[in-house]
Amino acid sequence: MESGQLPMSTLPGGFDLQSTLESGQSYLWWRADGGDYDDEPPYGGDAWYCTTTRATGEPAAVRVRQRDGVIEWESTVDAEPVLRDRLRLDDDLDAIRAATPDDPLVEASFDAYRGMRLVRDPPFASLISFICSAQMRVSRIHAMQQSLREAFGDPIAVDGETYHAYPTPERLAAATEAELRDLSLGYRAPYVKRTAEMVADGNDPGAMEGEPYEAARESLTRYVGVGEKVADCVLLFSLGYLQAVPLDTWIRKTIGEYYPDCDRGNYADTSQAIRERLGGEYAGYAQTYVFHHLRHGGEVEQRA
DNA sequence: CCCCAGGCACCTC
DNA sequence: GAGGTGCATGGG
Repeated sequence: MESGQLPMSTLPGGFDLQSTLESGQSYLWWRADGGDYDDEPPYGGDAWYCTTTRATGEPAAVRVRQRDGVIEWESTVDAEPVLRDRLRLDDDLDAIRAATPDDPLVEASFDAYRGMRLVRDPPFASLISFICSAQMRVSRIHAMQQSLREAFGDPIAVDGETYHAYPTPERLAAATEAELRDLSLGYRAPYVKRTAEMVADGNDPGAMEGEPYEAARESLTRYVGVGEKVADCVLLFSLGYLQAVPLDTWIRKTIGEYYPDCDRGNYADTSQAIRERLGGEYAGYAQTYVFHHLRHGGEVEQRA
């Protein structure tokens, strides 16, 4: 077991582990206390876990927590590069905020969750988890991913505890639709199975990274259960397209209330309009702050 | 009983 | 391309 730590002062713009992991970006981490992500912050407990894959292909778990100005971790692997990658610790939040237009709602949201970062989830797990997210509450999306891991993920034994890796494409492709429905996936069950089959057959969802944004979004919608919104989530929270602005019910409501001129009647044009309003390159960062802020009842003092 | 949740597939026109 | 419908499940 290796442990390590990193002072937050080395991270440009700071870091807030809890808001990063509880802002509805990633459903692949879980709390050591088993607590529900819809509990009101602050989480006074201890640590979060994620899993990663060794060079040998064997899965491993990483335990992380933040306290007294440091991020600290324990794992059977060298976790620092994993955490830098998965939690985007190298993003310069000050520069990102500086590149984001002044706007009362965006400013209030950045202020409320200083240090929140985007995540970089592994592509297949991101894809499946956001297929599961359709018409579903944040806490239940988490619960579904937990169920999928426990039912189909390779076990990871650590200190007498057993955790489970996220299932492989092959394993989910081999699951029956009935088995998936038994995990309360509902009508998403066949989507998960068919998409897993596509990935297992060689269609790597990470392969379009580097393509132009709109082409990449189009490519992702080939997967079953993936429309424009889920595609934008995978682009933003896994493939590093920081300009992507997923139009979910919250953001649509926000557009109606704060940016009505950005409503262009269809997804692609509205998405482009709000993307430009939020500054383009890092629009997805601003969107994620606003989403998290409004979902926790935040408002803005003064309307533009 | 109702409505809603980080929507999508499928069907018309 | 735009517009309607059905869809599983659980919580308020």
